[in-house]
Amino acid sequence: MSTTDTSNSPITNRRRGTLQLWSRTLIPTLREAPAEASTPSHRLMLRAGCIRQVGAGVYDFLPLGMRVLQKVSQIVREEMDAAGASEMLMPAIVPIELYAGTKRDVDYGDLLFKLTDRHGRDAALGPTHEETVTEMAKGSVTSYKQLPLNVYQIQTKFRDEFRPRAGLLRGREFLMKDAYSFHTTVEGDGGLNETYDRMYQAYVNVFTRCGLDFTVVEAEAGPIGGSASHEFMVNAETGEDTILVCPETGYAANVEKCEIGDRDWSFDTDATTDLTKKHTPGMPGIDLVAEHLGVKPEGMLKTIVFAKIGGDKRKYVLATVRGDHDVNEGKVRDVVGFPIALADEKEAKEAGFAIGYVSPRMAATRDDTLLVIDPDATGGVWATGSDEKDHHVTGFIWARDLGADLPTKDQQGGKIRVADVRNAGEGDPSPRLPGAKLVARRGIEVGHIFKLGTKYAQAFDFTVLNEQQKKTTVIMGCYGIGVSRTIAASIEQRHDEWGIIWPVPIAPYHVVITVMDPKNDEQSKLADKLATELVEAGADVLIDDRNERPGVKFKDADLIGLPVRLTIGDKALAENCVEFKLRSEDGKGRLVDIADAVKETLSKLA
RNA sequence: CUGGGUGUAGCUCAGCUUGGUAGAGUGCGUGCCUUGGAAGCACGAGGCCAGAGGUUCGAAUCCUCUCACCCAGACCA
Repeated sequence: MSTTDTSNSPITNRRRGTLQLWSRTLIPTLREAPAEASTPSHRLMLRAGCIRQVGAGVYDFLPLGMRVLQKVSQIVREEMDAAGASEMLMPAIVPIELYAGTKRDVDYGDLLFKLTDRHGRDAALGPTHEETVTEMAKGSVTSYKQLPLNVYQIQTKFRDEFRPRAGLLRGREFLMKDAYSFHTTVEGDGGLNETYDRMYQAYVNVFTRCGLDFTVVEAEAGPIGGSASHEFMVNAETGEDTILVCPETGYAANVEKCEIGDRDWSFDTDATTDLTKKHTPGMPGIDLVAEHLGVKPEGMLKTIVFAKIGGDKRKYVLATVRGDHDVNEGKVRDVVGFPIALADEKEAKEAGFAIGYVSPRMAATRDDTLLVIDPDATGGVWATGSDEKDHHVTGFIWARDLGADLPTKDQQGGKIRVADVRNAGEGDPSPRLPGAKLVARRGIEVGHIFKLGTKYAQAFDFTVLNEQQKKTTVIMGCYGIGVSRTIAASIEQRHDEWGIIWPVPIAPYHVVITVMDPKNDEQSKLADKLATELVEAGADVLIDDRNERPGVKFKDADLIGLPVRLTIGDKALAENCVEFKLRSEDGKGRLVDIADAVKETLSKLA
């Protein structure tokens, strides 16, 4: 027991740990995982009794899982507060009109959980709260003097996912921290950039404190331009996102965003093969066609038809990449300089494009069509579409078949251009250092920060008077962390065949004291004594007091993955010792003198 | 939404082809025996066989429809 009164002081920094008896809480471990779980984190969280599935993408958080949720939330809270943000709470139920204001009720589409109340009013369960927070701020912020402002909440979010999967990694209901900042300027004191940078650092702090190995990547740029968006990716082979990093310079980006370094290109070739039409019926996909033609996918050209969005006259953009590459819509858009979307198949066919069999030659014969060619799709001889249903051609040669319309390196900007318009991949040249190559890795997105600009403020006509007495539209940033997903990501990253291996900062308890024989007075008294001392020092302790066989207790301890296990049994007691084992280490542990057990434990938790 | 798969005990699954008393392992309860990596013996509780309709004397089993869940695909914290 503490001799001073500080533990009861409301302003003390000292944190008293939690003590729980296994027999008095609910940790329903499973020997076998329910059949529906295949992802490691999903299986292990179910088996360890952290969560339980209620419906598709919907879970109970049982006591153990709840404690992890709380730990991560608390770290997030501390770092947000330290970064100058203020916690608040918005409703989960949001009137649909709010989303209609930014047309996101349409943009989100079926992803939005909608409900109707007894009066017939439509509402949505909030998937995120840009609209709500903007409306809130508009009503309460009236002067530039109140800015900058940064508010956040930690709240359950709802998204009616097409396909919920992998347990907590993609649920329909999940815990998220979302923050929103408001500014009158982008640059300078109190500007968006300043807050963005602080949030960036806060995110680095959060994920570092959570004990995660992560990579920050550049993501799709926002309306303001520059590196206006970053994603925080937990490195894990099982991740569903691909990221690319340049090991030499530290550059990292997601597939959508990743630039590719300079690639040489030319339309010159000595080849003189004839253009030959081949019948290729009923073969969806490049691979099948390539096989039929006896060429490799990388010997083919793939041409995708995009249509300009807006404008009175229909305008088309063809993007040609090598058959084994993927067209990057954002890059195409940036090259042509106007918004585009994948052309509607029916409409494009009516306009004369043989979808599935389109060749770059279409651009030469049409005034309303631009062509953008990826550097890797220039050069020699190709197989490609024939602009006629069920037919492809071999022996396609740019210089001969498109001739004079082709650009040269000195003369770009016409209706046919050469530019990087494909997704980056492993081995591509780094955009930051000549000679360096990009490496592909897998990751799980747990955080995303974004410079929103004025999109929402404009939609809600949220303006303030600035120092010069001029009305200015408020500039916003938004910043999200998937709290429940972070937990799953941690497990994806750290587990073994026996169970979870929690990092100390987010472990539900720090220590499990395994009492070999709970009916033995000496053993249980010692467990209580050690636990009390540990709790006094701020550790969270779980005493396994169940009347189970040792094997069961050891297996369960490994499964739930607490960082330290202290085992109290006759063998060690005979030598005045307890057994000390870290979950992260193999083996059976080592004997530690009873008198040193607490100190030894605390030193490993620091 | 599209394609594939699965619904039988808390969990993992058999039984279905060829209709006829509902099965195993594990878990759970009680007792004994045990006590260092899910041990052993005995007894016991536990199922509207996803739901509805149909065929049949009779359906977990055959037919039809519905629902739920999982896996793979254009997205995202």
